[in-house]
Amino acid sequence: MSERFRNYLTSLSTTPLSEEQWDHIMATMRLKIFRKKQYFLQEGDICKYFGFIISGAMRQYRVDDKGVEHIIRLSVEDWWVGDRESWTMLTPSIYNIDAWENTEVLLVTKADLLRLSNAIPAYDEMVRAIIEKYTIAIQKRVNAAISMPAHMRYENFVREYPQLVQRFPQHIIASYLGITKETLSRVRKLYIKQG
Amino acid sequence: MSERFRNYLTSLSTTPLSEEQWDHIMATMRLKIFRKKQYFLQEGDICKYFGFIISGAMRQYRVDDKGVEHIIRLSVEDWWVGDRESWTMLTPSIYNIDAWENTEVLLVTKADLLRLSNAIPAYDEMVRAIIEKYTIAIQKRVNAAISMPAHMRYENFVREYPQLVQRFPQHIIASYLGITKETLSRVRKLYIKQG
DNA sequence: CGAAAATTTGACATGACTCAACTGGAGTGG
DNA sequence: CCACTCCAGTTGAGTCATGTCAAATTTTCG
Repeated sequence: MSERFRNYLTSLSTTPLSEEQWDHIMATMRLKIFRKKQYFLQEGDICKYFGFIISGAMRQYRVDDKGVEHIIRLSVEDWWVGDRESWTMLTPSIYNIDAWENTEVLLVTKADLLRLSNAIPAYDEMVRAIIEKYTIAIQKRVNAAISMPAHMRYENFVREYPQLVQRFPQHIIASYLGITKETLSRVRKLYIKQG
Repeated sequence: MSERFRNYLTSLSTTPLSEEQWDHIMATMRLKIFRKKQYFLQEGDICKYFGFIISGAMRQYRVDDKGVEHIIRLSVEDWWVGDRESWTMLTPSIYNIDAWENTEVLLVTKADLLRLSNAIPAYDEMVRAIIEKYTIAIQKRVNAAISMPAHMRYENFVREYPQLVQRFPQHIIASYLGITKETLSRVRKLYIKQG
């Protein structure tokens, strides 16, 4: 079942991974199951774990003063969850993370992640690769957010993340894009018509 | 003069830095001076260097199909410049980077950066610290972009980056925030009045 | 089937954009 | 030192994209 993580790890590294190393990883990371709507992280908490999703889907969001949720990040299988700011700075998070579906997650603490990175070259490579991919992806998102109108951001999103379109309802995606569900609904009507 | 970089490096690492190590770094990184308006990187080029700014200011931006510039990133002393996507993927960049003022930059190639990271623990720590800080900062920017109206984004910006407010004209900052210069002008009028 | 969640639709309000004109430096050259 | 130009910033009028609110409709799922 954690095979999924093994495949992920080896796909992101060039160094081979021995059986002992893998056992070491499995002895360190803990599998936890989150039921739908269960919190992975709540506003005010410090993010002590990062999690690799084996199955399921989660969302990270902020609630503003008016009580509106703003989706910061969506994650499904083979993605990680956690609040990087809280995790690295050890400060209380301003975000919530919860399970949108029942979700299996492999958890790792910061200390364990450092130990694994030091002990296992493949693991270290993976960690670096994740950060690289993440920074590139988020850079694109900033670009889209500041320079594109709603419909273009949506087309962009569908192109970049077709998996997520299937997985989350429109009002969640609208929030992720920084628009209202009504606007997304209208945008889609045109989008579908014109292909 | 490169003392500035030495201070920066040591401030971001816990490991001490020997004189030989420092000499090694200085022998590897190259100082280049960019005159105002000179390109550091042009759309279509592959980003072969990252640069640490010793003095001056640069901007990274995209030009859309209508010819409008969208500021992706602003950098001054003690910040880095470069397009992470092009740099890591070795793909042609969609961005331009140019000098807003005459700017002194310490350049490093990807290969050299890896060599230095492997050879010098302090350097490696610095590189990791940069990425951490960067991802946290950009995460906040996404949050602002998708969940705040123009005036709040500006207040936010002034709070987070007072140095940049001094350094760049308003139309540049407006573009960075994803609004027009006219809107920023109006927003500021209220902002100044109300404190 | 029934309730809750998601989506769509319409009418209206508003924030932000566009375009154009005007003002006010900052730098440059005669 | 003035005249000139370039660039930045402001302002106003009109438009457009998106948000708000409320209701109707469709889908999902227990």
